[in-house]
Amino acid sequence: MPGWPPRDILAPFILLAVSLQRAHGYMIEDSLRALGLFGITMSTLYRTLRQMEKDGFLESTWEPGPTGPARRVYTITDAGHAWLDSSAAMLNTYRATIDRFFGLYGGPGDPPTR
Amino acid sequence: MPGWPPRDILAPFILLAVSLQRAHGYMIEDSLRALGLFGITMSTLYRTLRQMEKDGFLESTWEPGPTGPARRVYTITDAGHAWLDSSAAMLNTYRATIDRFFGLYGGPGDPPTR
DNA sequence: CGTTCTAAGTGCATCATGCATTTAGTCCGC
DNA sequence: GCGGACTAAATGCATGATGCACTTAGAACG
Repeated sequence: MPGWPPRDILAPFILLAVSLQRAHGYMIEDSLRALGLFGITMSTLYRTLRQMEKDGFLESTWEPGPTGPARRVYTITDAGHAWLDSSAAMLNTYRATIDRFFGLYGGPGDPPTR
Repeated sequence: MPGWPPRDILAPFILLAVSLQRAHGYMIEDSLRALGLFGITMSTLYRTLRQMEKDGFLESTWEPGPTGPARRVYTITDAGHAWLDSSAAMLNTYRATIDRFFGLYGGPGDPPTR
């Protein structure tokens, strides 16, 4: 599927992952996949991380890795936590919208299992 | 919020709306808002509709309105129904991903009310 | 007629993305 | 110590989606 996932939700998921554990790019990618976000290219991920740092939601430091070159390790900031909270509210309304879809949709295709 | 809603979900919602009732652009816009999709510009809506017609998911005919100029009235096709079904499956995995987010998120911000 | 309203469509600039490529450092074998 | 393989991050370029403003076009109505 092209353009998956929708761009709006990448940043919140990154913030969530980093808030749970400071991490560098590759590790964040793993976290995202564990959360169900596939198809994220590294170029998009790196650019999003740099942007979020510019926005003040993340901070980074260079740290040597056990193998290979140094990694840029990201930490969430206070502003990042605040953004994460408002993103959570956004995702919640988002989910409500999808629920409304299934409230009217009567076809096959994995009806909401609750 | 810029770029809301994510582009992937506009088409499914349009298909759902039209599958419930054949409609023209303005009426579809109303349906979308009723479903919780705000911030859709008419230019995006019209272009998406034309694209979906090219893709064979919708058909259109010109019909005179009770007032004003004729409207292009859209109807869903068989291919459209099939697409709607697979879109529903996609939205379902999408919702599951958001649920996974809230499974790890412990902050404030409207925790899932279930 | 010409003004106003409804409905649809378009031009242009901007932004996000994917793909391929680049930079740069580390590790390892020889 | 040197070349190749690998890890990590970043960038160049082309493409595609979007928003905003503007345009087309017919209908209603005085």
